Amino acid sequence: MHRWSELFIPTLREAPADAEVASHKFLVRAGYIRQLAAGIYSYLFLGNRSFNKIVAIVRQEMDKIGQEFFLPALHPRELWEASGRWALMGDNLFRLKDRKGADMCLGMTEEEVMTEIARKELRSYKQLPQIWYQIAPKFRDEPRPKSGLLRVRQFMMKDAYSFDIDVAGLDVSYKKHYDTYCRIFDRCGLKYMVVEADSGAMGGKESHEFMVRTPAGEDQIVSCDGCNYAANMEKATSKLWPVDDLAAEGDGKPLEVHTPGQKTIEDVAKYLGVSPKNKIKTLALMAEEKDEKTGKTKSRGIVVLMRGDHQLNEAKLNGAVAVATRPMEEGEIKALFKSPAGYLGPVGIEWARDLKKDTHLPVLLVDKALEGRTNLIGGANKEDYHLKNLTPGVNFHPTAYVDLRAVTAGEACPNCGNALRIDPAVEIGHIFKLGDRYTQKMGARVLDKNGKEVTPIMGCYGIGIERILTAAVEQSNDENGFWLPPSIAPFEIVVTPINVKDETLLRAAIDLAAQLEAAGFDVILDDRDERPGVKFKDADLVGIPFRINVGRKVTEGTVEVVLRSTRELRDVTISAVVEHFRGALRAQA
RNA sequence: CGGGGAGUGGCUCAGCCUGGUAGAGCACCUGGUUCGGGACCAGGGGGUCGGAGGUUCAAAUCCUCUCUCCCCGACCA
Repeated sequence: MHRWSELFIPTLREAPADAEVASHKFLVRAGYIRQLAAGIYSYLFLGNRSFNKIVAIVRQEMDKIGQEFFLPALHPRELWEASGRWALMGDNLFRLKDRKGADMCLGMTEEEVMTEIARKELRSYKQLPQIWYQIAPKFRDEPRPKSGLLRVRQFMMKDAYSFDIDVAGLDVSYKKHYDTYCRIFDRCGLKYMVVEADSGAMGGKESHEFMVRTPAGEDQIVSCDGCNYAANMEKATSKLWPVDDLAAEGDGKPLEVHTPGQKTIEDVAKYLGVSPKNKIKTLALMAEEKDEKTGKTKSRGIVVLMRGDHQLNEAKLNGAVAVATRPMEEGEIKALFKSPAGYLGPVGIEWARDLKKDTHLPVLLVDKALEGRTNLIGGANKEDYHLKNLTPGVNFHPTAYVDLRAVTAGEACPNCGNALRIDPAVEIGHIFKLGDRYTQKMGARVLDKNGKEVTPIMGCYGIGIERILTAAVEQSNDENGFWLPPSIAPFEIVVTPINVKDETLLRAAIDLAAQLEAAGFDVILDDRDERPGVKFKDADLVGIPFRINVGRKVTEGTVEVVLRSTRELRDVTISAVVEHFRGALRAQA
């Protein structure tokens, strides 16, 4: 039996000064964790117990669809060069040298190691599909660790990798993970949402993120209360109300209008007496890319056109061009547009026809909201002048139409038209159709039914173990502490004798705890010789969902059962306690 | 990497501006009184003031450098 008096549960009356978010404050105060360095934490007794319960749930569910491995965290440089990630990962990869001076790194994920095994061992379609997973530490040299366990440099991750003979197989493996993740997060008692996610520059096709809403979250998710639409900001869209285009003026060809000193969208729209919706917003950006061979930096103009009243979503842009961009400098603007900022437009410049080809030409990306619009007003590339009668595809030729618009709260849901909301959220899981990126590069090949060599198709699937804990704490706390779902709480029930010097009370409490333990509950006995107030405060703080007060009423055969989440208090006869908890725990506090 | 803030006993912080015996509350130890929501009284232990250098008769305090931590931003397959 776990006796509080013998355990190390260093609770703190005050939160450490450097803790900001609720989960950080409470996990430290409750004695779950202690910080070792920025983004590096030790798990103490309670923290580790909760952690192990989460891991056990993840393992149980994953074992139904896959096989657990345990892979090294220390990897040789060659492996990461084979996948191309040695260069790609930059400073986020922890790098070190061994005594011989050979470069090594600490794994951020294990695609390379898993693919290496697949490459060496898998020969035939008969061996597929495979789902391999592990639960192991991961390392990322984050530029800015923050928010306690939310963004750390060492963390535990369940990472799984699937290998299939073809895309149809991948779809099956992906679906298995999707369903498994739902089961895992359900069992962990989290209120989560599944959102469509951006697959980024990694060439994947489909991707979902599992998110938990919390003010501490770093991601923004767009969702609809009217239907089940939910998406990451990078992927979210909304329904636009139709806009009336302006009538063509004059002969319908681009028409120069004098707009002296009118530089902003607002100014020009007001000056010309039109809505910003009929204006083109021209954003001049620069993409800079290092040539891996020559080491030289190549830059290329990226010009983005948005509807006048719309904002650019940079994540969408990054996804579209697959390189980092920055605003153009004054000289660069002059060089391309031959005009000062404020009067920029797409007309009269030769744009690349294709993003990949024509790399010597600047790129013109036009937001989808402008596709099909006519007679817009944009800059004339001439100081104090704008152009009327601009129609995309007629007066200028976009390199591509892309969805680049940032959705804002209150816009209409693309599915049902309800108002969309935007909330901060924490990502607790991410599933990803990888394709053949790794298997191709690293030379994994199997023979198919026809004896033809094919490249296996991969999926990768991650769950952040500490983020489950963090999200659970964020989700359920008040000024006194937090309460965890019974499935992941370090203990389900704390039995609190009001006065341990009273032999009757103590004995009754011990008996009750033993009974509950025998019935399979995870119980801690708070047998400390402390005043009741101290024990109550601690019990409220440390995340245990139920408390049983053993007080004077034991002489009448009853104890008090307290539900931490609501503070609801109920007298229960001792003989009925076990039965009571069977029901209560089934109802998942 | 840019901007901001902070390092003083285990924790939260005061003292620094204006240099002169290192403080408070909580926690801890001993004794006593208490005992259903972080008790009270008495006594006690514990700090190279992040580090290095400098100015000064004298530095937690002033100056220079440096390390660490936190926050905002950039970044985050």
